Amino acid sequence: MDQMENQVTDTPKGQLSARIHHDIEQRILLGEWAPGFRIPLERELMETYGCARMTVNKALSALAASGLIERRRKAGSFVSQPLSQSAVIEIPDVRAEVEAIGQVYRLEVVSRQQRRSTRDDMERLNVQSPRQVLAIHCRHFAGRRVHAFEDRLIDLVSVPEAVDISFADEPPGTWLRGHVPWSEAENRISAFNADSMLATRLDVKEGSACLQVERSTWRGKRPITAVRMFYPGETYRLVAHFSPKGAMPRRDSA
Amino acid sequence: MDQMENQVTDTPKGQLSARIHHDIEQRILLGEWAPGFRIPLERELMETYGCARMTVNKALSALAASGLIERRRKAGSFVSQPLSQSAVIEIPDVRAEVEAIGQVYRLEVVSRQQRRSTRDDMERLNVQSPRQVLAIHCRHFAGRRVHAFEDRLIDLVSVPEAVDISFADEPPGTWLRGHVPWSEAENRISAFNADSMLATRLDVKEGSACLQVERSTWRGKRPITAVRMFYPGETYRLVAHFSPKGAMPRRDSA
DNA sequence: TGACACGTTATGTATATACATATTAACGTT
DNA sequence: AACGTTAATATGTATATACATAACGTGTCA
Repeated sequence: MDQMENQVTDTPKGQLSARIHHDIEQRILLGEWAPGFRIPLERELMETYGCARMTVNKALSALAASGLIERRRKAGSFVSQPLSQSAVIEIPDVRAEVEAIGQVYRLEVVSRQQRRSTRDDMERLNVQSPRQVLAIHCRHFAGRRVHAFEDRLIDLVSVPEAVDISFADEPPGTWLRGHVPWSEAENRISAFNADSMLATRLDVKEGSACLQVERSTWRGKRPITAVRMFYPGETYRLVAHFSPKGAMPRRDSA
Repeated sequence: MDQMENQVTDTPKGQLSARIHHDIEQRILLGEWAPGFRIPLERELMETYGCARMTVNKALSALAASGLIERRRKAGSFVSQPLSQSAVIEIPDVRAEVEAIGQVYRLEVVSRQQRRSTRDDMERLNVQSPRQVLAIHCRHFAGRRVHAFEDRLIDLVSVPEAVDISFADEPPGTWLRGHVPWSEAENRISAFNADSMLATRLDVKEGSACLQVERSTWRGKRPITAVRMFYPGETYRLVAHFSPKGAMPRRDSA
């Protein structure tokens, strides 16, 4: 039996389950199997590849977990209807980011203040009750240019160890990443014109376009930190790349 | 033997494999098991949960596929060292986006031109050889305000059907999503000050901050489309949310 | 004609088993 | 002591089997 010949692309060597996964993924991504298309039943695939049902099942389960297909009992497996676009953005460490473009990194702590949370702080951390927080303003330099201005709040209830850290050597983000686990983060990206204060801090002309990345991080239900990173518009580009092949985002902290 | 009692959080009901997966994920995300920590061996987990090794293996394999843990033969399974931050950004359909904020959507095609690709076009599509392309400029309205200005190129070699589409009713992105599958996309997000031309098109003051989202899409190695979306800085916010629980990005087109 | 029980189907999950493979540790020879 | 061989170990993959579960269709009985 030579059902093997109706393969879409060259099937790579490797384990059978991975090959089935890859074959189906390719068929879907290259459009041969459009959204809504009913994928061959486990039985059929099992005969096509000459393997046990569990092997097919493993491949299909993985595809379902990745959202590429949907499975319904009795009905079969169907190629998912894409609902909204998505992409994975990589947000590297500031220092690594600067050094990646061949510049010398330098950190300048503008201010560091421990205080009882203000109304604004509480809103940024998305909490109701007042608490001790650490507010840090710092500038990240790439060579002699200001690469970014950081305005960070750390919840000292969740991260009491932060009280003893000066952040003179290590950026808050890097320190947090190494010391505090997190489970959820939310990012908001927007553009706006620099006001006089920000213009001074970023060393750009007043009114020039800036990119602002706001990020809030939680561990479970407890807020960890809320940060606003300001980048001069010409300097910074956020690259989001989506490659469906194993594109599961890696977790990270801070 | 009551190893069950040292559970971190309440383990939800559900299938065993899913429960093991969830337990371990929680332990990692909540920091009990730090990066580098060696996860109990399959054998041990198998005894802890009183199940077969395959059941444990399925859970661990899934965690490894999602990047949360790494597995090495003989050595065991380890909590991954997070390398860079990542997040999943959802880029909804423009129309849906406008209607989501309770506004009436309207599309205005400013220009629609079929032409042989210019040097600039080829660079945007990232191709070497000249070809027929469709260049579309259009404005997306939210009520009476300009929500976004779109500057799109479509590769007519990859998408010949596009020749017959006027895009008077349906935005190019929406049409492409429904008709053309894709396998890879790259997004670049940046901020800049509107020049006079863009200011006119977006109906904002010259010099005001704009957010630009550039996106290129491929099917396999063939380019599909390259688009530049310009948003008034005050209007648009790109929300990226990362929830490690089943956060695998869904694929989509255009 | 309608309600309901029942069988069929396809997936969902778990098991015991088997063998492959990568890696480390132990051992023995030179 | 240095080196290579071998055994033990833990994961990787596949299989056959079993039973659960959801959904659909059908047939029976009122």
